[in-house]
Amino acid sequence: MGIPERKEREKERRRQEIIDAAEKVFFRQGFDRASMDQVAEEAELSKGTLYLYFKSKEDLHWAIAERGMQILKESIRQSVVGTKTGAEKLMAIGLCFIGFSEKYRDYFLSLLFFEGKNLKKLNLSRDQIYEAFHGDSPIMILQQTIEEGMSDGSIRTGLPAASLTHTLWAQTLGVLQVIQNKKEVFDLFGIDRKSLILSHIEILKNGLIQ
Amino acid sequence: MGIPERKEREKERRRQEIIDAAEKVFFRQGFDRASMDQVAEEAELSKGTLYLYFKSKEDLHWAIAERGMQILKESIRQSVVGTKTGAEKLMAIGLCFIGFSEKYRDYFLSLLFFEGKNLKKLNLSRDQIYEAFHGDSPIMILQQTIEEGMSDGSIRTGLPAASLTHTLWAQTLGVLQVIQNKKEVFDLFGIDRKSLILSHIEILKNGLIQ
DNA sequence: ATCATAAAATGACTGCCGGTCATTTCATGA
DNA sequence: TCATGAAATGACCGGCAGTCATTTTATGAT
Repeated sequence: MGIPERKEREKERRRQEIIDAAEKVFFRQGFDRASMDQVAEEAELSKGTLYLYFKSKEDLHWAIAERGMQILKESIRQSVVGTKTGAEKLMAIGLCFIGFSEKYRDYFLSLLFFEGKNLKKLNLSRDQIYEAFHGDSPIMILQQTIEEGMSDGSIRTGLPAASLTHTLWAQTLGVLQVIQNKKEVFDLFGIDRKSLILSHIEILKNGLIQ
Repeated sequence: MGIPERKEREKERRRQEIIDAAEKVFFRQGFDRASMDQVAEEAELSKGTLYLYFKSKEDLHWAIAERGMQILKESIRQSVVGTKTGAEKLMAIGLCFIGFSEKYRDYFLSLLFFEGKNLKKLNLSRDQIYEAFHGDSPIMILQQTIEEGMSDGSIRTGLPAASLTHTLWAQTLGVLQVIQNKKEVFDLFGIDRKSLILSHIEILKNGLIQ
């Protein structure tokens, strides 16, 4: 009885097609300017159909951000091969994250979008929250790395690993966010964006690593 | 001939009254949910009048954020009295900023709102950009402090003061943003929000200050 | 007082958009 | 060929940012 399975696959495929279309429209126009009618046209579906697969425009945007998360996670996984200490791993992850923000700028902006939203106002499903903050999410990989570094002595102890993890993540996100959003200011001030990243790394190095 | 002057004052007062009304509505409902009709009703004016004083809803929101900036600036100014070294000043400013984010939560959220927006898409006037990033803005006070600390030897040199300033600002903002937006996650993980700030300070201390 | 003029204020109106739902189309198995 | 439920449709709704022709008000001149 393969028909239910085929239906299931087709449903999932349609879902992905809608996300594909939404990506094109959202990435081209920005989330605010883009309309669901445009997404529907790009997907060659009626608007009503979109709402059979996603409960809101924001929910559809979240699906895009989840793709970004997947890419980031995979990149991080690959970035740590060949590193030895936790500190080395940490540096690799950081550089990987920075690279991601440049190479996959659009996905990164989607992540930033949700980072700037109050979680409570987002009313996500349990699954969605779990997916984003537990298990094998980038932030959890980071925490494991920090714990590893504390064990092998390459990372300063004395602070709870969990707190340190979220702080580190937040700091880095803050720097990357500013770089994305305030380009014009830096051009005006004659500040090289690379030097912001350099400063960031320098601060972390001497602050985190013994 | 005092009439033009009086008119000017009344115009400015009306402007402030509109901002007052907008604050009430925006702070109560959040910027997205609040409508210009509600602001008009709160101000006891017609909606059309609002648009004689502000060119868009966002522009009105910006005016609120500017009030926040003023408060922050004044707080910072007061926080550094009695400090000696640049490093001490820096710590005072940081704690002041954190205090501001708690005491004036609504204003702080307005600042965050614009921090999360792309500057290019904001089409602000030259005056508005100048006001926010030049002169005696918080960020410039920070930069002067860092330069002072580099001179008196209390802050590590080797990085351009301007880059360091913006990096520091961005990191701190990132941490405060996450604390505001992801409360539920931290409750879930059993992470105290204070400990994030502690981690942040600890990282900066050992990374910035000799 | 009266009137002309310009500034200030009004609110009905427009266009757009997220989201809904009664109706239609389609695939499947009997 | 037909009955059934799933999938898709698109006309429609309510709400909102922003506009503009019209009205109201303040002022200075006559």
